[in-house]
Amino acid sequence: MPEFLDLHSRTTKVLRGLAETAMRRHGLHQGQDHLLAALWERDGSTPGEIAAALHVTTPTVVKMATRMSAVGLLTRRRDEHDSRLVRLWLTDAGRALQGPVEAERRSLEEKVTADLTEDERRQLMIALTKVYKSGSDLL
Amino acid sequence: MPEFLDLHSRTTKVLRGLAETAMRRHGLHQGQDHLLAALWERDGSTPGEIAAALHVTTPTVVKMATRMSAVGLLTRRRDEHDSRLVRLWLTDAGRALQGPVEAERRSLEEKVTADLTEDERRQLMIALTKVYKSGSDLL
DNA sequence: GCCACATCGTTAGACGGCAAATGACTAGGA
DNA sequence: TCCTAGTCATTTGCCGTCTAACGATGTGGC
Repeated sequence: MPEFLDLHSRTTKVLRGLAETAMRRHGLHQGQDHLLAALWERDGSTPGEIAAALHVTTPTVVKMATRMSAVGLLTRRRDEHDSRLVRLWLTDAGRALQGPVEAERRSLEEKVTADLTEDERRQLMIALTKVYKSGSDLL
Repeated sequence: MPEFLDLHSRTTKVLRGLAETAMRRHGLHQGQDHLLAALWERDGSTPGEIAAALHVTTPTVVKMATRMSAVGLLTRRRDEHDSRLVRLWLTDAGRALQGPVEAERRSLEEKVTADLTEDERRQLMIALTKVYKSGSDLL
């Protein structure tokens, strides 16, 4: 199995595990912090908009929204001008997580890149960006 | 959201998508190629051994093995000396995929790293390895 | 020789993710 | 005005992944 794909895949699993336990501390499941981040950025977004922002399909957002609304992180409301649209609105509980969750995420990033020199970190971002671009074009 | 974690996460989604469509060409689902690779390396491995090799939990391997045996890629057989153990054995169909799948995977790696200079590729591997190590220690 | 403990695989249930099918509503053209 | 085509969200069903609970088999100490 090719070097880079293999290493990237292993790294993904590790980061996934770390993010999972970090977010569980705030009562969230993996990925729900991203959905919240979209609403912190623009409260009242539609599932489609959020899906596009998260690079995920709409059904995924719909399912997550259902669960998150069940635990009181957000509410669903139809748009008053266009009834096809649904808008997701943060509850106080959802808003309250912004500070802690963003701090948690920054902390994780720091811990995980702690062993990199400033130069290595820069090179990593450049190279990974190229891979991301190449991959996106192929998709 | 932190730079690196965000970029890595987006890259993961893209690579996942590419691997998915690449493997579907051979009738496989994402990840099943890794399980097969473990058996190509050592046919007759146990679910636990494979799980360790793939950095995945045993139940995950068990489920995948059930599906893959249903489509005739491998068979289950209990170990004759220790009945607690189950060993997974490749069928001809499973063995036949080795060449094509490995080629497919190499091809994907090349396409995705095509824009990197040799130096960038080396730096990427070094930096990502450090991240992987730091992450593993935190887990 | 028997029984408690360790080691495996399996099952159950939850979640994120995807594709395809469905349903509700809007908008635009004849 | 009405009907068709387009746009959304949702549902359904599958896969990979995890944790926790369960069940079966070996092993070692007494």
